[in-house]
Amino acid sequence: MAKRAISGTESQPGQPIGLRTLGEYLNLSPATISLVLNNAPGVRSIPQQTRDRVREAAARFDYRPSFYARSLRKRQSYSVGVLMPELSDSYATQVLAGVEEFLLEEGYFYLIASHRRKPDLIEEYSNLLMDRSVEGFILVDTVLKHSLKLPVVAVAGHRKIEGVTYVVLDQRRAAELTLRHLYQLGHRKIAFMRGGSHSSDADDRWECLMAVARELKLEVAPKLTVQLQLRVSTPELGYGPASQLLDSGVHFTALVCYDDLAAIGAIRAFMDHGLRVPEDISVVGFDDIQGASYHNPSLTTIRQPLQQMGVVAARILLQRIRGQATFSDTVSIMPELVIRESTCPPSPRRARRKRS
Amino acid sequence: MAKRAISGTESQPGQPIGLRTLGEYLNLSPATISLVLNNAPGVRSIPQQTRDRVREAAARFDYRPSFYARSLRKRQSYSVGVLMPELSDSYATQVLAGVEEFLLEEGYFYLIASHRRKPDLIEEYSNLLMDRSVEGFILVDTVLKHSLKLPVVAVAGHRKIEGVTYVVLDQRRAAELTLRHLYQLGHRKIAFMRGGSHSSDADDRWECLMAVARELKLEVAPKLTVQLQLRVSTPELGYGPASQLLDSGVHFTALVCYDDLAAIGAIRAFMDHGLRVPEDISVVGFDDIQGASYHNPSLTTIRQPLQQMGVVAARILLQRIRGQATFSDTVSIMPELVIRESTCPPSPRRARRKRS
DNA sequence: AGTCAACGATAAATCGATTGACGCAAATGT
DNA sequence: ACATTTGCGTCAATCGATTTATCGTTGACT
Repeated sequence: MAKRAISGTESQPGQPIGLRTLGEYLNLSPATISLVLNNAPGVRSIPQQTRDRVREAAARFDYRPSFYARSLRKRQSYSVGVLMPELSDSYATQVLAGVEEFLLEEGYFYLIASHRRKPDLIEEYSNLLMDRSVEGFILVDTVLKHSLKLPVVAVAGHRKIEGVTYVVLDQRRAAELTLRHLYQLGHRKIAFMRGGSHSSDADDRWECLMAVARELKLEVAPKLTVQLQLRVSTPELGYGPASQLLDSGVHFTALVCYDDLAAIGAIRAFMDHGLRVPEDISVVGFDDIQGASYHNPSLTTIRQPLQQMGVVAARILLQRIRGQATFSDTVSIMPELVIRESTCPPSPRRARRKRS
Repeated sequence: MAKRAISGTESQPGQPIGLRTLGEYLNLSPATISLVLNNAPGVRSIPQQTRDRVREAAARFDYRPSFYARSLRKRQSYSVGVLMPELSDSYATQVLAGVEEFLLEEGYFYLIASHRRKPDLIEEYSNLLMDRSVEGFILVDTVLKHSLKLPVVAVAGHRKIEGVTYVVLDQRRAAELTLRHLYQLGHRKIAFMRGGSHSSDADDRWECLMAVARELKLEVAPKLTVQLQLRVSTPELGYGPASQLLDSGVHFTALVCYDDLAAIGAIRAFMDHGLRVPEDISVVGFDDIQGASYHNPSLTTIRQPLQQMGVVAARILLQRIRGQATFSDTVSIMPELVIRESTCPPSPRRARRKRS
């Protein structure tokens, strides 16, 4: 005859039920219930019948353990922090989609803070997140000033800080895909756009392009290389530099852009100068952002499997959190060449006009 | 003579310090320290000098309260849940940027789950988030099956569920801006694109357009209205419907699109059919997505102040969490007309060709 | 008869911070 | 000299789940 300890109604619609209340109802101690519901070692000594009773009651009363009580005791939060420059940056959100996919499967959540690339905000937010007991960090295109006391996995950031695992695109392979594509189309006079120094991939990508150019025996004219100056996230980024190339007066048939945004801006500049893309100038982007496929002309570009990179980053982070060894501090992801409308073989005739 | 209770070194680099340890060091009880650091009401009885000592020590040892212990005790998590369809949906992320801006200022964080519009995932994730003790929800373009036991603020969702506050765009005003703009340019034969039934704004927006059309005495030919069918987030969305309009053979000089994505697709369709935008057909979008300004031609569109809507949503949510009254269950936000290249006065000559 | 293991649990400490109810000493009042 | 107030803080319970050590019975075995 179990004495009914629950006050009144059967299934209270009101407050969430606790382990204690449940225990009183079942005439069992909270400990027992905890053991059963967690399938803890030690549950061995509890007969199947009791286990069933416990589970059934838990289900009936819709028992849900208090996340905070549990976290406090187990010293785990099942959360990770994510630092990214902008929430509306589609590069970052695609990575994030992968991160989320993996984390949710593993019972983890993530807290995001976007820092608009301000170092002091990065600092402040990483502290705030640590105060919230995140177990690790995922950085998306975010540069840290110093190492944190937690596992950190970075996607697209400088390779620098001790204790950070980097998930990066294989830039060497990307350069090969880009230049071989143009080379095979017949391009020999190729202009280049170099990323701004604030962008973390800029130098690496540049060096790889140069290395591959050398292998292909492509001449890289200094006048045909421009550097991005602006720190914006609009095609404006590429407009000026592309105009500058035109102004230099040196002939070229193709342009390798730092990214799709810059490519879109560059195409705009070419068109404004009366040139056609790809007939007069082929343009290759980088990233394969969402707009790339429906831009006019649609962009030939290097796709980063961003979502997959997010998954990989999250997987590695959890491995590190769980104390499993990480074999290297850098993981390379293979890029993919997406051929669309913005590239074609160079037209035979020499460009004449410099201005329309 | 304070007896040094801290084991050994001064400022341990290792484990985070707790209230107890700090108390032993200061020869004060944890209670006192808690009072001081929180500026709790009982702190009156503690002299300024002690307070200073406490604060100084807390700073020196970099004391950081355990978030979980505190949350457990205070039954507050300082977190809200955010449900959205896709992380890479730029509409949602712009709203989110506003949400973040406001929440961080108030010391709150948010947990995101994206549900890809699957009702069972919405259900599952809202439970997961409640298990994590979020204090309320922000829904972005997310339709709930039933009400939750927590405060909920929705941005762009059906107006339906009891206890949910809705932050919505003033569709009536949007319709006026759209049609008056076209009307003033001289358009009289206007085609319309109606949103799919899965999109929450579709019906409302449609009715407002029709109402305003009536007021302006614009005729809306049934053959000049098409319905979106696809459930995709690419311009593909608008390509088919736009082609369908062309196929109908009925002449029109302007198209009001359901959103920018559809507008981009429609423009593509028109161009593929040999028509020029805006010379042959003016196109108006909706949303002012990032791509709208650098599309070619750039889009005339209705801008939703998304970030501001996020801020408003977050503000209202916190008000409700704090038990302050909400005066109405719907808050309207004013849209803005952004005039760019995709609209111009209709050309005087009649369109001839139906195909190129 | 005595020892041991198996069984079926439970008690109590613990994770850290918070908070309402007290406690003790010195100073002041009468 | 005794009572009361003021100043300064502390005690101990609490939030809810987890986990280690332990306990009383039975029955089996030697």
